[in-house]
Amino acid sequence: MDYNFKAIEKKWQETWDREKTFAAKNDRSLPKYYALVEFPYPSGAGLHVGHPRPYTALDIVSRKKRLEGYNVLFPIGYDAFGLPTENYAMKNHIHPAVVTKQNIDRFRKQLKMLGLSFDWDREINTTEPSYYKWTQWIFLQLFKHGLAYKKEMAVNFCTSCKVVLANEEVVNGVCERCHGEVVRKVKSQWMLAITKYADRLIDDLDTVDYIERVKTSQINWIGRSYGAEVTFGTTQGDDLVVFTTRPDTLFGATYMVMAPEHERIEAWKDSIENYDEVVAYREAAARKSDLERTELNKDKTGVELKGVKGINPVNGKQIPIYISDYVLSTYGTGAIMAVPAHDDRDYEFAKKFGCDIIEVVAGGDISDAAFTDCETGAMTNSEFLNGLSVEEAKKKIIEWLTENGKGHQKINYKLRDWVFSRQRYWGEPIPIVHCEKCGYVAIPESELPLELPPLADYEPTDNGESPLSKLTDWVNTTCPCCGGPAERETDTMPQWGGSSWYYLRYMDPDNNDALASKEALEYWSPIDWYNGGMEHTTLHLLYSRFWHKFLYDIGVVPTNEPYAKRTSHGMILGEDGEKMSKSRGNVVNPDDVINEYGADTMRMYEMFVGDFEKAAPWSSTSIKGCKRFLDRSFGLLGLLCDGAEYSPELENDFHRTVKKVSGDIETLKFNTAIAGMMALINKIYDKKSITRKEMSVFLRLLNPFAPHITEEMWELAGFEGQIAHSVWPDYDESKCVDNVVEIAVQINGKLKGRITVAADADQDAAMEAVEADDKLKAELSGKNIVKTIYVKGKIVNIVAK
RNA sequence: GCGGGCGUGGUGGAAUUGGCAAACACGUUGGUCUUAGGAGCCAAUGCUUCGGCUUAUGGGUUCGAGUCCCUUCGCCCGCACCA
Repeated sequence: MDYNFKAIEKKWQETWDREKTFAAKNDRSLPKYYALVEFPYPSGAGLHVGHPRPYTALDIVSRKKRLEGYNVLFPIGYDAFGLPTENYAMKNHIHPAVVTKQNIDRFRKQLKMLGLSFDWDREINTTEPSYYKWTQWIFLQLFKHGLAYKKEMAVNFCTSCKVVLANEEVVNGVCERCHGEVVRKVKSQWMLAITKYADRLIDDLDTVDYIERVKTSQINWIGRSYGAEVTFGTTQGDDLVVFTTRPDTLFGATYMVMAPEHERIEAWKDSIENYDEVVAYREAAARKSDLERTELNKDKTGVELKGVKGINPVNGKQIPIYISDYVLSTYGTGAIMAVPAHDDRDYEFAKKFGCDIIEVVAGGDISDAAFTDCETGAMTNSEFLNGLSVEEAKKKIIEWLTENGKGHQKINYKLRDWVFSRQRYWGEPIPIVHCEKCGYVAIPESELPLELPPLADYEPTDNGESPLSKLTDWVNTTCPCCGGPAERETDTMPQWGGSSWYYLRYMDPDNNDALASKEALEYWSPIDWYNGGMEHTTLHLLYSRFWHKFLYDIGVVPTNEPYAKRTSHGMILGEDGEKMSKSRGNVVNPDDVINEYGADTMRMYEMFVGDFEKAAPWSSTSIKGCKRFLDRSFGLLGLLCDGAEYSPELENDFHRTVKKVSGDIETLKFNTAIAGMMALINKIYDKKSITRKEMSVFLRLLNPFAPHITEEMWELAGFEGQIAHSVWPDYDESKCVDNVVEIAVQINGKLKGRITVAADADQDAAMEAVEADDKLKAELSGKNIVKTIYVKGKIVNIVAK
């Protein structure tokens, strides 16, 4: 009988669907396990071979947990708002809602073909009004708590998508999505105050089990730095506050620099002798795109503000003030004190503009380069700080600044507040109206969801306004506060809105009175294992942690953190080792693979291809090895013989393999788990028979990886019920080790032979075995044994002269 | 520049965390069965002058190093004038 994967897979997929085999139970007395994968964006291209890798991995975890007796929630849904759908809809003159439905139908069909054990009753779609009602509700809570606010500011604007981007969406100065040019534009935008959570987003990482690289990326992205704000005087009589992480070098501050956009320049207008030059520089800086401004190794440019000087608070010295675009208006106070002797950028600028360079930390050679080391070196040229270490000097100068009202300790972050509005159609409408009298007013929660109105022409406008602004009937409304005339907000939310809380909705997807019931939230929280792409580390993952913490603060969710454990998978590359892309022509279509080899082989291969956390190239030949393994597995039916126990020859191998597969699944080592099963099946074929007990264990081990074939074989072998309802096999630790082992014998660190001894043999017994070996005896003859190292079950190393 | 990761056969990759390097697979070669083989089965497969030598490179620590420490070279990812 042949392994007819097509018939088998169809049969069991239909059975699972019909019987709702993998629906999470509502029985809250059972121990729960919540496994989560990032829900896909249902693009028009359909599923990619990259999708099944993380999905299969957590499917394996979920299936194993079910066999271990857990009530498992393993849900899926679609993150369907967003630009690609809208762009496709415009190009093909179909409404984005229609496109979304088509794409989701295709994705669902493809996902089901993979045999993933999702709970299909809990499927969600972020574009459904019943879903985005709660996205809007959360926004209103943020608004009511002062964490959503509207602000006129310079934002990143993609000239090609005609839309505002978050900092996280600008990569190397261009649009993350379309690689279009990004320019700065001053616009009034909705902002979310994620910076208020900066400390907690860093500190609470200690309470969760995330892989290290995720933690470090988030910490670096938030970019907390400790320093001081220092108040400089000016010859204008006003103050200019700067932020520095090196207040210890205050005596070495020989000039100051302000960002070109700094508003103080206006105030000093009449005193600046070269005002025209200053304005010209500022305008030139504003015209530069982000890409130009961040270009590598760029020459420092700048203009001195003639006629105005800064006054160093510590010694009263007057120092020049420059404007330069190497100082960012958005970080710190938008102005710095420059210490060229101890900062590379200031050094470069000072050399070019001929500023003074005063060494205040001894230990370097400042005629050659800035000395930036904080560990070694003692303070010099710094009056009361002289002789102190950098650390001590920081402490002392901050004390001095505080006592004299000239500054204080300060913590700064690279993280900015989250630009939350988009001028596009296909997103959640922001549920706010603007009233001349009352300002920005939340619409009543009873009016949620605020549905996206139908619109014939949803192309983005050239003036940067949302397409919704064209719907004057919709825009003009009454103020919920005073009843007077008011206008609706026409911007929509970014794609990151709906995905910032979707994992909560799975817990109770049909609830109409809350985003999920208290009971469901209590039972299922937190997510036990969340796997997703590294590319979301500083986007979705950070955003959703922020929303979750806010929901925790207002008493909606029961945990401070959403995800107890976070792992990340590597990409599947093309056969050429490059990222798969249409233009490279190296794309592998999962439908073709399933058609040729079946879903079980595809699943096995994607797990076997390499280290789960690393990128791995697709190989159209290697996959055959996995197909062969499943063919051989199916062939075991022909070797089946009676026997309710393990056969003596294979007993230890079975115990070891159960232990290995069980452990490897928990530690993401799916590739070695499969290697272990392959090694086991090779031994079974050597023996040419398999007992019923052995078959039952083998099938259950393989089931999470290859669910269809194992279900079919379970039935054909006549085991009771479905394998999906069986129990995970256990093992006996004492049977994982053989009684007799072969160990290596080294002489002076070099491998010289092997001996066979009892696993628990002591050193004397091992040496006896060495003596009994002719070859080893010859090696040792005439030599004096100086020392013997014996590690039980591993090695004997004899040091002999 | 800063941060993180990596470098093992012809290929993808293993190695109980300092204890027999190359598990498992792909590929290749030979054999077998076949009208046929892009199927199955069996065998071989790091290099070797058969003494040995091998984990990018050179050094170190150790009885013992792919694993730990330092040098050099190379690759990938993230951030990027954050004061």
